[in-house]
Amino acid sequence: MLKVSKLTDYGTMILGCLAQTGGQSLSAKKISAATRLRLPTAQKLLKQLAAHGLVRSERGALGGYRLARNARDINAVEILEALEGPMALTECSHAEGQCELESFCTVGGAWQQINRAIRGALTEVTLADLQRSAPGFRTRRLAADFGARIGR
Amino acid sequence: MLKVSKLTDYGTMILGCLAQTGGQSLSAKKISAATRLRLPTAQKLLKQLAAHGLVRSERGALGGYRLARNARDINAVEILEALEGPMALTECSHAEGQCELESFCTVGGAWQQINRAIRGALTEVTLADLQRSAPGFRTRRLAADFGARIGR
DNA sequence: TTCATTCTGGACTAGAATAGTCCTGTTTCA
DNA sequence: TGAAACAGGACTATTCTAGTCCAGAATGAA
Repeated sequence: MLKVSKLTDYGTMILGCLAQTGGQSLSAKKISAATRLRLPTAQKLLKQLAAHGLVRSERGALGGYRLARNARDINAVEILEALEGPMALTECSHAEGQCELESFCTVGGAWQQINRAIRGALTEVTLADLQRSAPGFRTRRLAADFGARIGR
Repeated sequence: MLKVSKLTDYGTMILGCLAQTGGQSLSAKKISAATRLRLPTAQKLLKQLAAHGLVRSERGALGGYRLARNARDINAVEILEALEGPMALTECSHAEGQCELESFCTVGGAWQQINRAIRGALTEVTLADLQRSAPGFRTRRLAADFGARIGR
């Protein structure tokens, strides 16, 4: 529940990989090798990320992918929405008037509020933050950052 | 993405319905009528909610369901976990050492942190809060409550 | 020019998960 | 004793997810 798909997780790994190149371009093949994702899977995700403007692609023999922006300027919501589509806790929570149960539902509004709150929190987490809590460096840094943001 | 299933949404509607009875017992049939959910669906959800201790059931001709606790003492995480199982953003984020990609993954730790933060926020939302933002009364109340909690 | 390399855009399949239904049995009350 | 209601489980159809594949276009090097 409340979960992101495997592919989204993988996509984040790919972005993490690109964030480490210092702006250098990497081919899908190399990204696949670095992340241990199978090539077709990595290709599929890279295409999606490129279509949503998170990575820039270059064709041709020396082509490849690189981050479209600095890792600090890419946030978790953008990543999630690029890989999974618009973010909404429930089908009803992104638009009103589309659910046949709406007039009998006493909790719809609440999902929308919760959705907004979670979205707000995720907007403030950047790809750079995600990078920082890599294994071997799984400190409490992000926990602390995050905790401060939600006030605990 | 980051979404709860339809059944969870329905389950919340059912809890909302029970929260309005003032402790009175309601049969699955009546709950089905009140929420406009089909009877088998409502029954299925009620059984699940009872199994997780969120509602109490009474058998027999005058049997039915009622909330096991006050609406203020039931929070969003309990509801989500009763209806969807343990909460984890990614497969890796509830346990370490189970993902074959873990040693190459540079973002796993972050999901766990984000997961914890979202969970923390949801723990503080009660069924009573959910009720309060019912349609016709979709005020900014929950938004305000929630906003204060995440510090914005 | 030609060829190898790489991205583009799309279709496709197998498997898993979800939503929804149904059935048989047990409990309780009138 | 019979009706009303919950308990526990199986089952099916549909939808979603993960993963693969292919034909085409762009680019750089030989």
